[in-house]
Amino acid sequence: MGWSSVKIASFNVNSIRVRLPIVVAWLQKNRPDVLAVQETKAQDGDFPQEAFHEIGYTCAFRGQKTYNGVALISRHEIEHVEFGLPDEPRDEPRIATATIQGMTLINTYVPQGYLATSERFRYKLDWFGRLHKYFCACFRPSDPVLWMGDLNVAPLPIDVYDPLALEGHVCYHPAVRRALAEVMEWGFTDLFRKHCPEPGQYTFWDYRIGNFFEKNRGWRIDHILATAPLADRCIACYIDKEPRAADRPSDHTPIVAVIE
DNA sequence: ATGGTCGGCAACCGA
Repeated sequence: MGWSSVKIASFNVNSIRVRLPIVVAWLQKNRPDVLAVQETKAQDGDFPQEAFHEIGYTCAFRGQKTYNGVALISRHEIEHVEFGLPDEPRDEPRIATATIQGMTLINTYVPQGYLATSERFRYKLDWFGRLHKYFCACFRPSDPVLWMGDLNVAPLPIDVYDPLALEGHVCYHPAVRRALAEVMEWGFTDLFRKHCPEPGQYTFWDYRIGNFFEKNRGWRIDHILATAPLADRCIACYIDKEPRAADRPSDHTPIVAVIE
């Protein structure tokens, strides 16, 4: 594949319009090849693509009113862009697939699930099943594929601030951990865990509890996962907490992977 | 300490 080194990032921005200054400043400082964003909360006509063009990035995005919305922001040409999953038109603002620099990137905003007893949680579990089918039908584990985004699942006890108290939460439920693990068994490696075994490293801190960021009571629910050809070439993966210190931060912060 | 804050959008829903 024709690159020397590629920097890939994922960031749940919780409104691309409100977070635009933070995202633009972060891109200018870090210069990733690709940034995958979730929860843009903007209809396509309202996506601020000119701000990214001005700093040398091109965009592919699909949003809707009020909720959801995904985008790929790239320094390189974005090819073969598709949104949604087969037979699920309502999920177009939750999944973007594209080819960039010879790699397939899949950016997902997985349904949160509300409560474990709700129909929405069943829908979330089924969503992982549909993703699994999609990977089986369209790709091979030997292909260079990155699956990234807000997956709304903390995979392991070390990925939440209090695994005993949070057991059964829709983002840390045995069934949802199993659902993610089953998709990953198709052929994905968790790039962050490959490089950082330490607990207490999170990408999300709930706004609703005032000092949870300061106390580092968070969740690692944003991920960059790669098939073997890319995982073998990944030389670094880290969480950048700096955007949380800016004015009006998102409740999430970026995760970054470097692939040689 | 079983708390409370955002964003979108115009009364509440979703996270």
